[in-house]
Amino acid sequence: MKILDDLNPPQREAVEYLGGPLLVLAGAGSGKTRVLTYRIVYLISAAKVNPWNILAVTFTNKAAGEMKERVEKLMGYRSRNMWIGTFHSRCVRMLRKECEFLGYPSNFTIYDADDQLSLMKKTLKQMNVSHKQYPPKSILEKISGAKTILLTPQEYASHTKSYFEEMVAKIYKTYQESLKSCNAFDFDDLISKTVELFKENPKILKKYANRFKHVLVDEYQDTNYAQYVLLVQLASIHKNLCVVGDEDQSIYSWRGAEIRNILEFEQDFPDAKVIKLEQNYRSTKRILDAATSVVKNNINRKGKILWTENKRGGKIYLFHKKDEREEARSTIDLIQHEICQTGKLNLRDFCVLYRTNAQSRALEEAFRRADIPYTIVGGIKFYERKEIKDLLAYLKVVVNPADDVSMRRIVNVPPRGIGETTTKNFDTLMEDFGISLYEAMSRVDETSLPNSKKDKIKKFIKLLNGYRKLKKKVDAYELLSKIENDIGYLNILEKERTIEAESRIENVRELLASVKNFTVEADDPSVEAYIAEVTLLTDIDRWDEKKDVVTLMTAHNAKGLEFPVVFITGLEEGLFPHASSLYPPSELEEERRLFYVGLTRAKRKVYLSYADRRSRFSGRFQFPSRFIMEIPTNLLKSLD
DNA sequence: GCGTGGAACGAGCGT
DNA sequence: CGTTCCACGC
Repeated sequence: MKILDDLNPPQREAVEYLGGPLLVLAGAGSGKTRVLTYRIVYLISAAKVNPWNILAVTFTNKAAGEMKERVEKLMGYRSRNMWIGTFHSRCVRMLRKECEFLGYPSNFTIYDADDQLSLMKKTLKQMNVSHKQYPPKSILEKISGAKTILLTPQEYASHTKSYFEEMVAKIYKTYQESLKSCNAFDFDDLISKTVELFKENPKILKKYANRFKHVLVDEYQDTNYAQYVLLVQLASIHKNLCVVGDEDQSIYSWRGAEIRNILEFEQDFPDAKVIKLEQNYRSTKRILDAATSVVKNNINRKGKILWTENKRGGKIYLFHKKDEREEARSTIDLIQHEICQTGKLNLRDFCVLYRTNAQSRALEEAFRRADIPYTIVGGIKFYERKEIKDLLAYLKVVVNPADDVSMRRIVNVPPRGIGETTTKNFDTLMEDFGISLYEAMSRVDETSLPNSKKDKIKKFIKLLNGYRKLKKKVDAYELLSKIENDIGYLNILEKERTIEAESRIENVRELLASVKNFTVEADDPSVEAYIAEVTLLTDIDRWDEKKDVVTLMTAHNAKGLEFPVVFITGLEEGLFPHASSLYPPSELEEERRLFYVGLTRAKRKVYLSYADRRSRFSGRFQFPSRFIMEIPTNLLKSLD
């Protein structure tokens, strides 16, 4: 095969290996995406594996889309039927098809963090639990942790170690019942319920495990226990599990990722083959040396020796300023200077990284003042914005009338005289008959509300019923634009005439444009398909690297990306490494890996910066990050 | 039912 | 320092 000539010996071995479980330890910039893509191409064209029998799991939808594109470019339509996606999106697909075995109808809704919070607050109220004593967020964190290690409410209840946890166990049970009655899954359920489905229905598992002759996993170091079990299940028949990862880039332990999955792959799969990819094709020698020196300080790692044939490159620049505003200004000055000096670089070649989203504020202001186009990935995410959630909630209710969380959201948006007091009138009806708010409101005549209120509710229900009928005839775009038009969402915003409303209008327009785009491009343009996809989209998935703007994002979001020039800002003790991760050592090591991820995003140049004072610390003086000292001084050049 | 202002609280990374 | 929540007044 000709494409194999593009690969170095270990890459080639990873592509061609067909002897069962395979662990590819792929250092930063060592061409792991290339290996995964070529392996898929190799499986299909040389090993004659039907694309239908291949499952590839990536970390983001964006990575999945890119991989699909690259495979298609290399071999055209023959790759059409393979399965590429994130854990969550593949699980949704399987759940849609099989959820009757879990007692769920297939029009279920997926609740994001915001929806979960609403449901949890409602659940606590229902249980008469004080949300002061049991903060909804911490409860949800505990529940998420339980789901990540596959503990059911019953199992969790038998593991409790404190009175607080006993309460959590009770809330967990009720919360699951609430989800069920809304016909909804939360993010963690998507994985854990799929595992449960397979555990309880061996026949269904057999169907999928038989189908997936080859399972490929990207970013294996960031999988959690539930995902690990899922992989074991899916690969249980053919045992062709190929995982690619880098323990030095494991940065998600705080949400349940287990570095052990990669460190102990060989124990889990005793006949596993291990291949190391150690040649870096991305960065200059100096950047690579700096990154290596930093990560060497970690004890808990397998250890790879990354090397590169790339040129030596310039030194790593370091500067410090008196506060975050001057840091931001200098960052911009340096970007402008780089562009003028080289004459070859564009805005899109620059990326500014930081540890916390809050840091984007000072940068954003400075970029706006300097009139330099930029984009922020993350922070208040697009699909979490009120105006977006409001409109999508209409679609969700139309698809799944049992979705009380979305129903409550839209019931008085825009204001139609159905406030909280009116909605409360349906509580008994809902409880007595075990029905949803939608259904209760359809039976408004059974309440003692005044006729004026009854009419308002009847009108609203009639509107929704109309959409449910219409849904069968039109695509997602037609339905959403009709809804927007009917409720006059944009009109109302336009009347506000504020800067804030202006940006909301822009967001709504972008939403409508993206739905339009979806209906044109997707195989299935239905409302159901759209809602399922959109709930799992993240900010990084929407990020367009071709747009000529500077990218601002957290170091976490930068994983898997690369830029010619990278700025890592806010390198202060307590910020990066973050104050809450200074202890235990395992957490500090994760901070160090995060810094390592940041450094290794850069192809040509790295700028590091810190501020003496930052308003976040109420203006207290901060020491420079220890990570700066871990870079050998001969690789650093101070700009101060 | 809805909007406004002041108090209280919290300040990490995100599928 | 900035956001969220709640009480109060319209």
